[in-house]
Amino acid sequence: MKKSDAVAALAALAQDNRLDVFRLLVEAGPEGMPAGSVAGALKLAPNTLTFHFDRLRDAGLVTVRRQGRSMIYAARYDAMNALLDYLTKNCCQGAPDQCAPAAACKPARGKREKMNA
Amino acid sequence: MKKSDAVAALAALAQDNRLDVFRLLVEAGPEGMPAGSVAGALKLAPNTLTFHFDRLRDAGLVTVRRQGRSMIYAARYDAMNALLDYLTKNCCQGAPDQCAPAAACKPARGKREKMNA
DNA sequence: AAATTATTTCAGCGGTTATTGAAATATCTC
DNA sequence: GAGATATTTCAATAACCGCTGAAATAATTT
Repeated sequence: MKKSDAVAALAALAQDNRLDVFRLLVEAGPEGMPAGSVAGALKLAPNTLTFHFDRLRDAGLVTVRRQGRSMIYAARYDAMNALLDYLTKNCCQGAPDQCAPAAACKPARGKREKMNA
Repeated sequence: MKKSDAVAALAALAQDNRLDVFRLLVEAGPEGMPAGSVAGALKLAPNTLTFHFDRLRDAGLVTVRRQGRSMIYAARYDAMNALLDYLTKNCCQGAPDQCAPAAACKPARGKREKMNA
């Protein structure tokens, strides 16, 4: 992960509503959830939510797909893991032995997916 | 760690120059380094650097102490660990068993040992 | 095809951010 | 104390942020 990617991801998460959105999507699992449900859960105006989704997406932290008239947003666990990995590496450089390996982040309890990848 | 603290820490790190500053301080170890050396290493104007230090400090990521006419800034590893922990917990909630424990972050081992990335 | 639902786009606004240059403060040396 | 060094404070500015309201687009239902 490049530094610019890390900065982008950090910036995307460094906002109250966006952090909430991302957490909600993480909880929702790999299938994600429709924008409207997120708006309802977090009580955000739909256009405001679009604004935040755009930022999360630009930072590579979420994906979107259309399903009927709904847009389904889903967290990208790999991106989150890459960020944690980057921070850990940068934090622990010089003392790798004393640091736990980068935290692995998997979808919240979900679907019978293979968890070891 | 409260959400507001996490957001503050994320925001503090979500800026090119500040991320550089923090990384440099992490490398510098617990003793920290004087503001002037940071300015020299990163080629930042001293007043600009003060601005960024203030933000890192407000976010609890660095400490300062005066030594003669120099101000010595040092990374707060505990704060960084708390952030990683927060992100990990929030990322892995619902599937705690499947996630690696929070990364532990220690000061870079005393000397300037070259490490492979 | 008209009406309904879901989401995005657009324009605008006040607030914040990162930077610069000039001046001020603190400390040390002579 | 005068002068030099290290850092901060202050004022100004352009750029970006997060939010709102109104309108547009897309897909579904009738």
